[in-house]
Amino acid sequence: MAPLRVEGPFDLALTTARFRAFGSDRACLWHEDGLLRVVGGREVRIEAAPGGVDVKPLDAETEPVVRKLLGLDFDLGGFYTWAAGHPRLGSLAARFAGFRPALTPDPFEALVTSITAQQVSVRSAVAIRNRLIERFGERVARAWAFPARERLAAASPDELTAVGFSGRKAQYVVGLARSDLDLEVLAGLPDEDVKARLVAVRGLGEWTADWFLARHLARPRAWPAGDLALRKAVAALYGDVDVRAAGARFEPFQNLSAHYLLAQFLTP
DNA sequence: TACCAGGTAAAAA
DNA sequence: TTTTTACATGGT
Repeated sequence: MAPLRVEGPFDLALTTARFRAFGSDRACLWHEDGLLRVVGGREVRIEAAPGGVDVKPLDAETEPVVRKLLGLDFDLGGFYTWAAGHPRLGSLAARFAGFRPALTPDPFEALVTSITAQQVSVRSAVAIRNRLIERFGERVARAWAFPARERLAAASPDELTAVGFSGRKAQYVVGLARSDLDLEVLAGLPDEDVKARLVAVRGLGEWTADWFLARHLARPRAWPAGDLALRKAVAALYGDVDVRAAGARFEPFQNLSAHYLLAQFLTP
């Protein structure tokens, strides 16, 4: 296997914990101490190695996807230096050293995943999403490719309710797939413009838009203030404060701060 | 068995 | 304009 160097501390198991902490994620499958992911129709295996990770196959197509998937482009060193001056967050940073936000490399997958997670528990969302993947995705070796936008655009809402979607969420997903929203252009827009474009689509609210900024576009200042788990984490550390306003406390590392606040839910 | 869970849109007030 | 309600599954 070819090595991919990772700068600074890095803990692969902790970084990928969210792909198994609430049920086994079919599209990011943890198997025999490594992560399996379909990239461009090929199965890619990622496992820990001294100084970074081993990736097979590693080439011009897979490397940028793996970098996104493992959150390798976050400024973790800068975050740790900053966090050292903030007692409560600093202790979280030390406790979860080497943790990076695992990103969703594909924008359509990121949005559909958020729709499945709206309102219901994460475990419910994972169970329903896995059935969606097995019904509409494609299997490559042991891994599964998340369903393509064109495939879900061709589906009927009834086919989605059959795998556990509510009637309304089935409409959201099919409607999004069939919409004229250009998902690739969003990466070139500032945060507020991205949110405005997403929220204009039926089924995508502010919570979904914030997580898209955080976990797909890796925007440093993304802060999903409406997230119930993040609200609980903030309350546990800082008391009964306004969560939206509390985001200013973490400037300019809101995204990393949110992920470290939520990291405590990843370990038993 | 109820009730809650990492929301959203639409109806009602 | 602000507040309430329906939504549907999985876990406890």
